[in-house]
Amino acid sequence: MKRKVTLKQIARELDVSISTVSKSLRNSLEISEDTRQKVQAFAKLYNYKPNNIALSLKNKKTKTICIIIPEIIHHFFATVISGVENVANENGYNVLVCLSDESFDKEVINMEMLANGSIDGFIMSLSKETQLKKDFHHIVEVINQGMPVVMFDRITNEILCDKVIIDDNLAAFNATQHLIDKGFKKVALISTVDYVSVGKLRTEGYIKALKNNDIKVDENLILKIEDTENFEEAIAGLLANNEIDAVFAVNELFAVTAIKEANKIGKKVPEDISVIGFTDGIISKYSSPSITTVSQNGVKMGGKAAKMLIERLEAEEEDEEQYRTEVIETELVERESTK
Amino acid sequence: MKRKVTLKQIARELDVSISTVSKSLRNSLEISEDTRQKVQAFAKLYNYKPNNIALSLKNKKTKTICIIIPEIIHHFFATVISGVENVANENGYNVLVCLSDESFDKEVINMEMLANGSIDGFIMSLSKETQLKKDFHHIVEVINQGMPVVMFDRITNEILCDKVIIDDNLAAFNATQHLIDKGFKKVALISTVDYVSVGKLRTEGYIKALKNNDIKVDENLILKIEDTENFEEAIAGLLANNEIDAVFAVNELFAVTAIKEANKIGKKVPEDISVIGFTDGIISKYSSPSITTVSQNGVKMGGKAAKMLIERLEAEEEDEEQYRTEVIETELVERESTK
DNA sequence: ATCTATACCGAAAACGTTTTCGTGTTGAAA
DNA sequence: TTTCAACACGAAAACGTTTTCGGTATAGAT
Repeated sequence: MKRKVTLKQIARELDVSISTVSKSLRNSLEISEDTRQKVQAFAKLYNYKPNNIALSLKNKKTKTICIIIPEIIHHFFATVISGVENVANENGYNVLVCLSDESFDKEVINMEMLANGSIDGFIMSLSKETQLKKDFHHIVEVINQGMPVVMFDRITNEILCDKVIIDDNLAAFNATQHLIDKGFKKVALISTVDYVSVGKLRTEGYIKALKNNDIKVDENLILKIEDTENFEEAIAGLLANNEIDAVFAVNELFAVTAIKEANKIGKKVPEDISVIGFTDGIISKYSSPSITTVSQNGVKMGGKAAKMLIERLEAEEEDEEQYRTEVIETELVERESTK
Repeated sequence: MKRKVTLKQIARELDVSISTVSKSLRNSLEISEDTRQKVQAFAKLYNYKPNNIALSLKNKKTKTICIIIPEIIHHFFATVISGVENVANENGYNVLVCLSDESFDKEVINMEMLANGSIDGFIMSLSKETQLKKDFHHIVEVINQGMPVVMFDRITNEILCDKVIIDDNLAAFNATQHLIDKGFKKVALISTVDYVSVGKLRTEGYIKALKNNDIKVDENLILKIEDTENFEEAIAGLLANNEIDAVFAVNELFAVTAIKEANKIGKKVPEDISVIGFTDGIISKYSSPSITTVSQNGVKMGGKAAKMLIERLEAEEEDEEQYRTEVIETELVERESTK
């Protein structure tokens, strides 16, 4: 086992100074052709690679960005990571992934641990608990230290920074309108509790669409599912106790569960009930029937976030307070669950 | 915006030496109660946190491990990351995620980039291209430098290191046997090409089960799908051109596609054809009918891999050549697609 | 008054780089 | 012969830590 070779070792071996070795490898003009060749040959032979940590310390940048997400097993977040990775790698950055597990404490710990020189900037989507507590001091602190943060999807307006979102309100509006256009009058909504920012916005879009078409908002048709709740039972209850001809669900899981529970009580999708979901993931694509969804391009979102972060990192002057919010367009993908 | 405070700044401010500050913060007995209090108070006030990069350079360890996977959007790999994260965090490690995108070159670049001090060790699953080329020089080099590597799932026997796998052969055998036990004689196999290690092993298990039950292996019933191929067409062809009463697919995607294509030609699952998949992901769980699968616990696998890696990192002596291969048990989860 | 032990603190090295500045040698021009 | 520029290289600082070693003052003991 041969340990990594350093400048110092090369210098000793060739009987020159460390500076000479360093300059030779960087093709400095100060060094004679002769020694330069000699050093480079030696370095290649011993497979010299500069130590990244030493470089990071010297340059005060690590070429590493961190993405903090609530859960990696959600397909949407996985696609976001994928997008971040692509752009980061293209620009010579590595990606550290941290999972908050929807926990405020974990989010705080992760940020505090990494804000001490380990990384150059954050990309993050808030945990549910953080959204519930509305406590963002950890994020403010990091930003105040001069470390850029880009938030995506689950954001808050209480923090000033770059953001990447979709227009949740509009997307929900369009999805609901699409159902109304097909002639459905009794459109149910399966959503999350309101403190989850996207859940709230999508609910608002749904309501706006109904009102726009002079349809009375029936609270019985609006199901807000708690995290702790047995969502299958809740959805079964919604479908059993109400006359419903269409369902708009704010995520894939709720949509596919609605189809399953509908089947159980003898209602067919799309013959008896039409279903639209949110987030274009694998469930929607491969379930039978496949599910019409509002597609939310995670790869594009992650890519955009990474681009914004890196641009800020590499901007010469810190153009403070020029924070931007990018809106990624959504699209309704029609499949078999609506007709 | 207040920049991070360093030992040097505190020292200058309090008119003591850097050493005194450092020792005070680490509660050294060499320092008087008095100055210790003073320094600690000052440090707390200015929210001093030691710079991780400087520590990494000094200690020659980064407390960061890297996981290299082919694709993050595969649910199985996402669960593995989740498992790695859990164990890593518990032990004070961070996780860098790299995607090889099934490309040999990307795998090589990632490893070479990070093997220069950025991380303490690797956890990895081989890309398809690497398995095809059988070129593992990059991994060998890293190991020779004294950096531990743990391979999981897609491994190779040509490398000596710690490994975490499932018994693909046995799992496939059991799944096939399960179908045979139910009385099915014409069991088809939908697999990947042989250079993907798990595809090959699962195919072998399938064949072993058939032979064990004196069922002739019919090559027409074995479909090996190329990466470039249109797998939907291929599966449709398999189902249309053969009399088949059961299907064993080596992944979720193939299983759910088999069900879809069967439906298209008027065959019902499970009434006319039973289907067993591999990898217990969300597709299997939420498709209709839900799919009986060989469950492969990614979280457990990732956790085990992280544990092995960290143990090796923190072992005092380098107990070389004591490499272990851990086998994670699988389990057949019966759902609606078999009867 | 001298010695010694102890308590307290600072200088410096080390981790591996890059870069600025200084210095010695050579050759040519004056 | 002297002077100066060009060339080639080395010393040292800097990034932010931790730790070893040495030093000084003060206290107590003889």
